[in-house]
Amino acid sequence: MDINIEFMRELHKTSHIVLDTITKNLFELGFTFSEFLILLHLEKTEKEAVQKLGDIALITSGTITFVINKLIKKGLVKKLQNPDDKRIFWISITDLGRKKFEDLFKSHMEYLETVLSSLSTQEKSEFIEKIRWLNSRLNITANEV
Amino acid sequence: MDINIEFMRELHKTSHIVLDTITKNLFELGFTFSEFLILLHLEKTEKEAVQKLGDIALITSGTITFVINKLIKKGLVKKLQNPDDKRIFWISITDLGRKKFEDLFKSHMEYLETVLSSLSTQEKSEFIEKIRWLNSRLNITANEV
DNA sequence: CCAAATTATCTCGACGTCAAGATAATAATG
DNA sequence: CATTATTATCTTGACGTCGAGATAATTTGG
Repeated sequence: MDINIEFMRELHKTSHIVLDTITKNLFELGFTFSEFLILLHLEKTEKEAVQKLGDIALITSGTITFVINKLIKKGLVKKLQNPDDKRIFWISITDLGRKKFEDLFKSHMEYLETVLSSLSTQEKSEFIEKIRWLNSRLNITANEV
Repeated sequence: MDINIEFMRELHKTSHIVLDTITKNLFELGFTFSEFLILLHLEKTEKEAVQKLGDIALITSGTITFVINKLIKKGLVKKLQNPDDKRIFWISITDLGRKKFEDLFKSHMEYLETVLSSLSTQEKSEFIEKIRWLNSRLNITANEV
């Protein structure tokens, strides 16, 4: 088979399986992967602009608005308009959000630990390296996070 | 940052970017990635059961029915009931489907060649190896293709 | 043989996401 | 300044997929 096809098939297959597995666990905990990534960032930042959160979760402007509004409805984050540039809205995590994320994070980490338990820290690092190497070598342009 | 989180973030990011890029090209050519994988398989097989095609494209039973019906509507594949086990339906590519896929395949291959041009065959093979290694080491069960 | 379990496909409602366009605010240019 | 371009967010309609349940066909075990 053509090596390019094979390359894409393997990447697709593995990332599909892995992401599916993560997503399912987060779903059982009541969150989407996007929400997890957003809360993960907000938990260690005072505030962040809506668009930046979209870049972090790799979702488009329309979707990040939708996701943020969902999190606001759940009372996990709040929105504040930047007075110096009224186009920008700052998002920050609420006390409730911080509390919920603490539980979510703990459970999900335990789960990831199980899924990845057969890899050593060394092996994980090497794979991260390899994936970053691939990313930098591809002829693809994407937003840097 | 936690290495497991980092591991997932990198895999998510790169596979997201890569799959997004492939998907966009196929979309411009009028196909989804699932359709591409299904036609790719049917093009070199006389016939295949619906469920098996779902496994190949990594989509669930409800979705494969939907996708196959779309391809039938487009006249690219046809469905035939297995007389020995009437639960099973065999799908095979039509002459039109073969012709259309030929063009699709050619265009998409040229595109992939561009995207992956900065990697040598050797490097691609090594990455495929690495991804297969990961797949085999993860504590995840999934349908084998 | 019949009842129960399994298997293959299909239906339906829902979800997460995207793309394109709308709106509002700001920055840049003549 | 006034106009134009850019940027940030939001709205809308659509798409691809999933999960749960329905149906039909087959297999299995008493």
